[in-house]
Amino acid sequence: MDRTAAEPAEGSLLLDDQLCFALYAASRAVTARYRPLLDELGLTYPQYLVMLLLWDQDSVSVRELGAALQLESSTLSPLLKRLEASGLVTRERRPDDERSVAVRLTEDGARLRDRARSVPVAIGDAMGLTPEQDATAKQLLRLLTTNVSEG
Amino acid sequence: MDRTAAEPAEGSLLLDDQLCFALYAASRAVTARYRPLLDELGLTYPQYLVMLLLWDQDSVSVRELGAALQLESSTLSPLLKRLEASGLVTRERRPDDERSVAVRLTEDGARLRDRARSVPVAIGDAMGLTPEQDATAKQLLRLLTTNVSEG
DNA sequence: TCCGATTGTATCGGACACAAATAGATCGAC
DNA sequence: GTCGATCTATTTGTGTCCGATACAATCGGA
Repeated sequence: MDRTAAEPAEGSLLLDDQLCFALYAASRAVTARYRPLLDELGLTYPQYLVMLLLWDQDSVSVRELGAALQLESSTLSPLLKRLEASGLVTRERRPDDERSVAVRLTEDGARLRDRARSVPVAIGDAMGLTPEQDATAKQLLRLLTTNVSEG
Repeated sequence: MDRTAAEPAEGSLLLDDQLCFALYAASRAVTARYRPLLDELGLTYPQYLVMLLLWDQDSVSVRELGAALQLESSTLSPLLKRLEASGLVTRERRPDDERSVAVRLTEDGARLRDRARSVPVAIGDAMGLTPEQDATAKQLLRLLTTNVSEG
């Protein structure tokens, strides 16, 4: 079994060989690309993801947000506090189950949706992938996430 | 132009449609998978990436590390201080150019390489991609990173 | 009713990640 | 050679992230 430049040995510790680094670098590069667009909306990237969910579904519990975004409540709690301080969402305990906290859009939060509509298009353009490449990447990343998360 | 479930409208704000989220989730899932392995080595994930470079190349400046990892020196400085406090690296200004700081492995740092050799294999197994899928993913992520970083 | 177990949220500590400001060192135009 | 511009690394401030822990509310059984 010989090795080529394209297929390095399995035990390689070279940074460039590793998918994990390509993933890590791509994720930060995309976030950085979002930054100026989201700055105009007054949002950080994870805050934007929370708003995406709320624009689709008006009332979401912290637990549901965590399940959808794969984030711990210890990450979401301070994030939601900042969104609340920005006047974009409200938080209140559900009357039927006081363990749960319902997150809802304020009017300002709902209004922000229109200004956010151009963001995905701009990012999509910047990514510069063909629809086939985009679909392939999404499929592989989801497979990867599933495999890595379980087992 | 009609839309299907596989090809949503361009202006969609649905979380599940977005490659950016698949990327973000995959990156955090992989990092989480690394955590227990790296805990045994006393490293965090970005620290591990720095060590990968140092195992390949004994003396690297902060600037070179930043270029390779796409990280700002304001991120690397405290990270390198922690590696230095762990006794894995040394930092000292280069005699020929005192603006530059040379980062080098200590003996402990060099020794850690052997214990780290099983990590990429374990992660590769957990990712569960075929060699073709792995190669495709790396290629697409690099293309994405290039496109998003420039322009 | 009362107590333990479960579920869910909040807090705390440590470590990234980046922008902006700062401090030293070097280089270049003159 | 001097002085301003540039380069390198650090510091500071804000915002994620996560593990561990603490706290609050609910539910179940005796």
